[in-house]
Amino acid sequence: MDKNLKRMATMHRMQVAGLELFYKNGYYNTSIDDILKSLSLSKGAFYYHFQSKEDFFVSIVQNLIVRKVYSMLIEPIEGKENPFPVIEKCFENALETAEHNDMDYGFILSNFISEFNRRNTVISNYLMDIYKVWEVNLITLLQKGKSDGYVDRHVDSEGVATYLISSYMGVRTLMVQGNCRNLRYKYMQQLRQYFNSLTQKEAVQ
Amino acid sequence: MDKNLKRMATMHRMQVAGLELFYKNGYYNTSIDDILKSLSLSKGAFYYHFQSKEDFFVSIVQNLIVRKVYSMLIEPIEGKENPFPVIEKCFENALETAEHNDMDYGFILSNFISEFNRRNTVISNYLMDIYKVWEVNLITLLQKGKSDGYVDRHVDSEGVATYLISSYMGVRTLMVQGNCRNLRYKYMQQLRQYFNSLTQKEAVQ
DNA sequence: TTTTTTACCGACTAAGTGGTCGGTAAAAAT
DNA sequence: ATTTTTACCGACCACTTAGTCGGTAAAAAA
Repeated sequence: MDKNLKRMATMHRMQVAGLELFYKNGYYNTSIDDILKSLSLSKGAFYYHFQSKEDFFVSIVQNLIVRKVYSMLIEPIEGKENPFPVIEKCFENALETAEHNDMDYGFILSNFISEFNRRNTVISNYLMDIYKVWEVNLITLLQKGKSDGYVDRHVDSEGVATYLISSYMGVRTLMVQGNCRNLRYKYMQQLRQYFNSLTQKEAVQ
Repeated sequence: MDKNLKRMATMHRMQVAGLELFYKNGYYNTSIDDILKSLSLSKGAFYYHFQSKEDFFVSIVQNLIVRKVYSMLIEPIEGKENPFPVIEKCFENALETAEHNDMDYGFILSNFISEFNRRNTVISNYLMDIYKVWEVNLITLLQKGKSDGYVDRHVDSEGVATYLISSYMGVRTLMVQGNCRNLRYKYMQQLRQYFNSLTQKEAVQ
């Protein structure tokens, strides 16, 4: 097991550097040499650890991108009570993180979904899997919110999840152009407006 | 002027073929040779008409992409009366067109905004210009809707425009994976829900 | 101690890449 | 009738790309 440590460490370094450059420049616009140069490693090292550029990217999706989306968008809402304030806080926090990160090139998941769409189905499927987990989590939270009386009974949980994910992906795409603070503010205000229309109205006593 | 006809015709053929391939495979993943091969033209012809790959793409943005977005998303709402049904019909129509087009690779504008973000500022700016025109048009329509009594006076037109564009971009990104019909249905339902919460409520008589 | 495995080096290959340039046939201008 | 311009051809160039392969020093196993 000890021998695996070095192996894992090098692979991890490559994956981190790889994700950074792929995210920044796009997959097709980033060469393996670019990544290796940034690490002062050689072609030999790369092809010792990974079979191909595609195999390398898949490992990045499964190790790094999954975790990023999980920790930012899935875990913060998992098993919580009242869906709307939880989602609101989660999105607000995610947008604020993006805003203060000058290395932000858009929502990593939607960027790569766009880039690989119909160009590489293997990678596309791995990415769509992450999206589906996110969607299921949102739906579950909303359903629970319905039975707990937070969400209006007539609300279509799947529809709301779709609408939430759509708007989040879209606003993250718009945020790349700058003016993030203003975009986030306007987005969050409309999100609250939307949520308000979905909230279970208490009987006036 | 007659001499220009041939020139324009060839340039236009190149632009149309170029847009098709750039949209399908991405800009960085499409070579000029790919485009030329599809037209049985030579390098000489290309560099006779265009200065560079970038110059070529800019001409595509200004000639073809602008017009696509205009005819699909801007003209249908320009100067109309009641904003909500107009926008609703416009989005529904745009999503249905995408759905029935098996050559759909996502919303052309957001795809390219993502691809060129921080990689090519010249092209990014041309793309953002189109986005801004769309945004301004939506805002104008909403403002007019307020003074005409269709839109609640407390509504933030800019915020609504941002939220609308975000959600549209996002849902178009999601639609690439298939299951478009269902996505469109769910999206439109939530859009109506959202619009409903922004509608001027008539005083109960 | 000897052998084998691990983790890496870097030269190399074949297939592209964007872009250049000398040439040319047909049309237009003179 | 001659000259010039237009619109295109395709060989070529310097460079980049993903991927291969023979080698090797150090560590681990025998």
